[in-house]
Amino acid sequence: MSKKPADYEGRRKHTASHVMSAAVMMLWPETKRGVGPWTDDSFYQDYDFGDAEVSDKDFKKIQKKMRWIVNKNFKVEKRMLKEAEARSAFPGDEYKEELIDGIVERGEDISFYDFVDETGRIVYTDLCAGPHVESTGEIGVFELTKLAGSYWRGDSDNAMLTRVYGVAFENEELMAEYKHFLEEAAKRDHRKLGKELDLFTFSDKVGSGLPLFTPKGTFLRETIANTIQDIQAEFGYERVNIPHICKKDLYETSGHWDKFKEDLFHVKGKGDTEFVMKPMNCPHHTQIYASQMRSYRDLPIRYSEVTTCYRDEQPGELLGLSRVRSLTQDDGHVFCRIDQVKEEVKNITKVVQAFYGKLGMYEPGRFWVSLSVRDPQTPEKYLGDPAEWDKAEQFLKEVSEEQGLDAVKTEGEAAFYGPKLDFMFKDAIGREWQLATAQIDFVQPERFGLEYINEKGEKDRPVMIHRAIAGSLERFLSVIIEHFAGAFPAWLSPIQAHIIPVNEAHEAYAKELQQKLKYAGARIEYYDASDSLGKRIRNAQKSKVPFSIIIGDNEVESGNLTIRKYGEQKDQSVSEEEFLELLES
RNA sequence: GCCACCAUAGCUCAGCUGGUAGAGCACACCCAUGGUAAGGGUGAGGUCUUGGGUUCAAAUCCCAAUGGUGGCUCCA
Repeated sequence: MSKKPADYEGRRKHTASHVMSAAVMMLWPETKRGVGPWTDDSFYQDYDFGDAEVSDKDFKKIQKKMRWIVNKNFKVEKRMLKEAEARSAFPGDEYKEELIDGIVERGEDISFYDFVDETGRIVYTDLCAGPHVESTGEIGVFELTKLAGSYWRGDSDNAMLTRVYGVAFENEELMAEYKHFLEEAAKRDHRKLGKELDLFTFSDKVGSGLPLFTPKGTFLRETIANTIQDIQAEFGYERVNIPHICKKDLYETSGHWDKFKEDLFHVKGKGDTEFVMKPMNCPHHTQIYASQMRSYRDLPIRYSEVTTCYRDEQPGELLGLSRVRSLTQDDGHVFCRIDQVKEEVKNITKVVQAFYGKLGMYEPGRFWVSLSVRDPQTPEKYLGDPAEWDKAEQFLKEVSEEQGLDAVKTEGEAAFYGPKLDFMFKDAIGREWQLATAQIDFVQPERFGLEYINEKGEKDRPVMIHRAIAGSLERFLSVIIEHFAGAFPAWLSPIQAHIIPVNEAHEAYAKELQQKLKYAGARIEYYDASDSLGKRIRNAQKSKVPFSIIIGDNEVESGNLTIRKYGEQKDQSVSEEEFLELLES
């Protein structure tokens, strides 16, 4: 038995994509092939099918052909070609031309990978850097999963190719495991849970990407916002309030108009003045800062506000609560001197740690931090003084080190106005979302002519720091719904317990108890005796509410509460005081 | 915005190649008074997303719009 190379998994998937391409080329010989790499759990290949119409209905056909190729167990062999030979292999194929141009430009060798049958005949070939496994029989259990459009070379100005995705596993067990994972992830999907738990809804009449929050969803939003406000209170943030529309002049000054005017909702009043719905809050906040002459003694000035912004995202980009057109930011802006930046950013990371810690999400593996800096290749994309950028990037790096954030330097991810520390969290199916962020901004203070009087009596320019802890409440909710799979901790749960009387004889006592607990601050729902006890226990569990309280003869007599925690099969008996304490957890 | 797919009752879905709709859950009412994960019965609910077209006839076929899903592009 030959030893498997370290990159065997990748090779196997890569060969699987060649097998798929071979099948496709046999079925639709006019097809042109784009690129076809492998990813964590899948492989894909881009195709230009020309006039042929291929959809996921053709998957069965392709898979059948693939199985034939796998069963034939063709040898996979590498062949080196000269440029002219390689070019002549794909007459009239502009994609291969371009790929070969690139290889030649980089001075690399051109290799082909062939499928060869037992007589030595080449049955399929493609330009490819490899590597591959030794034969087509090795690709294992495979399945085509989805079909999507994708732009040639990832550029939306280019032609749209058809990308076919598939998965390939060494054996049936691993395939079953993978499918199980997908099922589990689907159960956590915040769109599904949002409907089941009655947290939010959408209406065709209101419009796409515009979520409507139910009482329970609103409770979650407000609890999150209030928790953040409480945590950051010690760091000196003051709340402000701004209107949701403004003249377009504001964004012309900020520089956002040119860049984003297509993505704004435009509002028409009686007069000629053009208004827009605010897509962000920082320009408004600068005007509060600018309303007075500031002294260096006043700095830092810290404003915070939980407020909704509106962005006309492209319909294809919308996704449940993760990507919406009305998003509520827990926004904050700090105006300070450059030498105060480090301390302020550090305080922001402390709030992030406290808040996510309270949710149990501040744990290794649950998130990572990006130190988002300039792309050295394209310095022209960034505004402001490079020396100040250097300083700011250095501050962020130091904060990351001192706070043990282990930030990963990500070049090209900085905003055009300054570097950032971004906190990235994963949703149920592994998609990453930026939630918390601390962004340094040199540009807007400049554009808005913000100033303060320094200790020498001269005018000086403050630095602005944008910060968000939850990011957008909508996106944040999508992540925590999936994180908790809808079973929120008691302190965050819109309903903390159901009171379930065993039968109608216990209803009066149960209602009285509900009132008593409500006065004590608990969020309790009464579940009357019209359904059978078993059914009510079942429904209470299904609702993912943290506790069920069962009230029958025993409880009326003893005065204790029989409670069952969500997800547990056994009950426990507690006093009212003990129960109220449990609700804080 | 681009590519593919999808849209039937409040929810989850069935309805084969055209002959004007069905289940379960939820809901209402009645019976059952039940000590721990679905007690029983009855009933009400749908211009089959919308607008065009083909046809004697459209939930079903075609076109468009709207909305959704999976990607691509974008994301202050």
